[in-house]
Amino acid sequence: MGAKIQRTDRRSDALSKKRIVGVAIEILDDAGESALTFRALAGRMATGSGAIYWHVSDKDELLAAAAEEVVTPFMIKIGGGRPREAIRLIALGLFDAIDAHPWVGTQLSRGPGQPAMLRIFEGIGGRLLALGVPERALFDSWSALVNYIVGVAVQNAANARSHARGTDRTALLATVATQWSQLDPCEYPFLRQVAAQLREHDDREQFLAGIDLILAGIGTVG
Amino acid sequence: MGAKIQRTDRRSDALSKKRIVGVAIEILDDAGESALTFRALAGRMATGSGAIYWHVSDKDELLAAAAEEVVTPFMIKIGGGRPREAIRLIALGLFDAIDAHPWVGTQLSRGPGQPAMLRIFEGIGGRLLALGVPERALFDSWSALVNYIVGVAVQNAANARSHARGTDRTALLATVATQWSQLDPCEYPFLRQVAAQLREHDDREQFLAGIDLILAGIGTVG
DNA sequence: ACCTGAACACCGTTCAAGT
DNA sequence: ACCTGAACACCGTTCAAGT
Repeated sequence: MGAKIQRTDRRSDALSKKRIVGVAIEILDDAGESALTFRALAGRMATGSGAIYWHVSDKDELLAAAAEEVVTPFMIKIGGGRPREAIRLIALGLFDAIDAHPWVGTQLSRGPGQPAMLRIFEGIGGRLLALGVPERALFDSWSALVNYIVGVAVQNAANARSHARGTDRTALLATVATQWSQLDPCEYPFLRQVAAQLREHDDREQFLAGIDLILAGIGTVG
Repeated sequence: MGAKIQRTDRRSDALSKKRIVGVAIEILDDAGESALTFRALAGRMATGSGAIYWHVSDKDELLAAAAEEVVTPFMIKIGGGRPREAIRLIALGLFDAIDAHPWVGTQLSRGPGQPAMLRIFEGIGGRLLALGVPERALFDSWSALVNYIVGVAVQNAANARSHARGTDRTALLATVATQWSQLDPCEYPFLRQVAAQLREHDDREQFLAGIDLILAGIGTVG
């Protein structure tokens, strides 16, 4: 402060990266990834499509910022409780965020430079340190957990995206389960067999079961 | 045979879904995902862009078929050895396939209906059965493994895509490691700390380490 | 049955021109 | 400094017209 000028927007409808990202999230949530267009964005903000480029350099930057906006809040909320519990909270936070905003999954799968990704990486890593995982097992353990968590998140998002919006996870599972139960029994005996379990299970709980499985594996090393 | 007419292409340059998918893979490998255009495809095949639609209904179908073409061969080759070893072979097969064709990663992350995905799901599931994993642990174990394997595959592909083609995994790791080592030490202490290990490690070996970790976790249940 | 290629309805991005 | 909106160089997809 002092030398630096604090520039707040004088008009409430002034353009800013913050507002643009906010409206982008609205469009993504309302109408899906394909609906996010610079023209649509400009239309909703009552401005020209080129104006957006003054505040945002790229569509990539816009999407990365939108994803970070969704991921950051729940990562901050987690705090410093028991590390095992914190890991589960991070995982569930991401799970729920992607449930509400499937497009975040696409974004996460676009590279490791994503700021949203870095926050998750760091969050898990710090908790494994706190958990007392021995030095030699730390890197492999971290990598396995992070890959699992992000992997499930991305696949869940893909599931959600591949069906019409509005259908919830339960209805969606039923669809996939039906598909699997109709597969060729010679080529796909296993998938046919588990189709029934797929229909009954709860995605969220099973996601946690996977994390516990990996933590159990980590435990065998420590 | 008999009633059914065996229709082979009379001219060697006749259009067919098989040839179209082949050329699509060529383009994807040579020049990346953004280069695969119906116009580029038509250009290389010396035909009109609309002609392709006679054999392929969609760009989605084209990409799914291309991914399946890459995944199927190594899944077939694996055969019925020791199940633990077979699981590793499936995982490594996918790893190497995506190393050679990063665009397969994008495709895999596009939904669970992908035929390429189904083959992997089935392959892992069958081996867990053969491994004697108890009924009650089977579904969670399968889901954790599959999610991990596909998750790593997709993220690896994203890594490869986010940098120029030609740079190999080792050079790429160095880039990411450098980025991480320059992160804000207050916000990202863990990532800064593991940046050095990231530079040294071998992606492939560590991928296997993750699988072993999950298998170890599965072992604690059985 | 299969192929042609112009046409349609879009994109992201740029940039001279305005305020 | 910030915004406008036409223009550019593309897309995927369709479809009348050809063979």
